[in-house]
Amino acid sequence: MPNTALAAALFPNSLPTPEELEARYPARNLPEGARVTRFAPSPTGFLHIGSLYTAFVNQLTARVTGGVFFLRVEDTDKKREVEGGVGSLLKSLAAFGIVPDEGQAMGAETGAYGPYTQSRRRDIYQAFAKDLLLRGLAYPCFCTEDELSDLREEQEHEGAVQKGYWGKWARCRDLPADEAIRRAANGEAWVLRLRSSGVADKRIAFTDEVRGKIEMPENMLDAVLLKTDGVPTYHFAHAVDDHLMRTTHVIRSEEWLASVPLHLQLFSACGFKAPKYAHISALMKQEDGNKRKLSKRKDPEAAVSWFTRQGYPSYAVLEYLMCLISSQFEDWRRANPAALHEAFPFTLKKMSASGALFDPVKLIDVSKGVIAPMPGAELAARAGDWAREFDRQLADILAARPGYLAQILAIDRDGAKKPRKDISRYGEVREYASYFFDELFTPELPLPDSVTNADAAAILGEYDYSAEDGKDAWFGRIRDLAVRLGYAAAPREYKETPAAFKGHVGDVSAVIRAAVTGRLNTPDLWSICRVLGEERVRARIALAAARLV
RNA sequence: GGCCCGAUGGUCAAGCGGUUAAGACACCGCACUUUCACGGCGGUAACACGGGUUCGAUUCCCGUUCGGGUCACCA
Repeated sequence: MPNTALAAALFPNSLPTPEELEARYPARNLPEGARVTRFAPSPTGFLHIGSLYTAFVNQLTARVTGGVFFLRVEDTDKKREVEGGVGSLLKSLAAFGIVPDEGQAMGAETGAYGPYTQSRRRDIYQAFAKDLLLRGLAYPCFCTEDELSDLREEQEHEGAVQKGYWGKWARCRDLPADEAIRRAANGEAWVLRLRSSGVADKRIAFTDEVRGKIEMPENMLDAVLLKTDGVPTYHFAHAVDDHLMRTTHVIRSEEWLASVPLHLQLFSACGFKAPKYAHISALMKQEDGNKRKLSKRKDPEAAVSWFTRQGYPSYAVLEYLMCLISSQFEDWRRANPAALHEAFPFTLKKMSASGALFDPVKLIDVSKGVIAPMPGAELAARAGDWAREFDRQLADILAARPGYLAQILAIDRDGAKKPRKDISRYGEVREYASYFFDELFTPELPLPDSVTNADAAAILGEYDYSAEDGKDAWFGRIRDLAVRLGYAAAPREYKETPAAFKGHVGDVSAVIRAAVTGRLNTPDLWSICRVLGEERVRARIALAAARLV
């Protein structure tokens, strides 16, 4: 048996047998309908928003069905690996609520189907590779990079229908075993290739969970299974790992769709039952009227860390992703404001097969909806945490007055039937609250059109703020002042006979508002003044009045 | 270029043989309001094109166009 000698030469180390591995990783004992899914990132340390989306859908699928969601680190390409990549990836994922049931957790690994890091599964891949070789379904290839690129060029000239390593182009396919043994012994580098069973003009059909039935030509290529360093390619590792880890549903990005014929062939060659596939469309970005994939290089918002830095609550990003996952989500959310994502009646089939544009404007709206119901203290705590990481100056200012920001943010929020919905990210809090802090306050004095400088001076000169006043008394005082100065006591009155008045109360309170806050638009002024304190309110009014003369 | 996927308002999208073609975001307007924001009401705006099939196509089929993906010892 020439294959036996070849296999022994190529894989001299002792390896487990496929049977042993099958026994070591038995079928999972899960209830009917439970799905096993996974997220399999490369440890580049960079978490793409699209990857988060994919991970989220995987997790959701498992949770909704009472299955298992695990994480597997695909570190078969050392060139891409980044120091500390796994750790930062796990951290980002956790921050966004992606917490695998199995696999890498911070510093440890859980689950009975490990190891969950591909670089530690070498023997497992080799075992199946050797088995394939033994059964004549794989062969060593000694072609060098140069030879391969020559081949490509040749095919270019010949106008070959199908490019790549196959058929007559696959020079090492029928290398005699003794020659292969000799060359390997000589130290020639080799890769292990699949001896593809694909037949020209034959097609393969499968059902994609989101796209439905798909038909494609069979895979003809003798794909590389093991690289020269003995490490598997993605394709081979996918087949071995997802079989052994008993993945039921492979949910991944659209870009993998084209390699399904290869993957199916691999599963079949190895004698594995193929999983179900779901290819979800990539998140796109609008540019020059065209859609294109969010690019790690060109688009800062492709990185999940960008949203964190901007101060979007991670939960808001998830909520937005849910909107993309299902158009019914928003209605469901309105009906179930506090329900967990996994309670949503989610199915892969209802996902859109076309690529969605990532809409930052919509995210803002969703995020406002997430922040609005937070009590002032909670929002203040979160904004404070954010500031400590991304706005040190603000953090220091906040630290000097513990509890102050909570009071500020409680205005129009705590106990309000319609809490303010004007903050979309923690990064906006600084601007939102700036006039409450003397170090951030800019004493500008914008005036409504209907108010002249002289009138403004009169208003500020005569206005007397007292912290003792309840809201009604406080406003009554402003109303009286308005009437005294020739302004209508109510907007309605003014609208009916505009000629009789200079303006209405609103104009008068606008002047006070401007003096106290430096802006024309703010939350409830009475509340603001109470938080500011009588001393500062009076000082600001005096300061503004002085500027007018 | 081969293969594959996709196409409903500006965006996300329901609908999948007969509908006044939902809803959300954005935008505009109205009312409310001491400002703003929220909430409420109303409005502008869509089935890519051409052929079939059918009594009838946004829905089914075929082409076209456009967009996307893929053709590595990267994943």
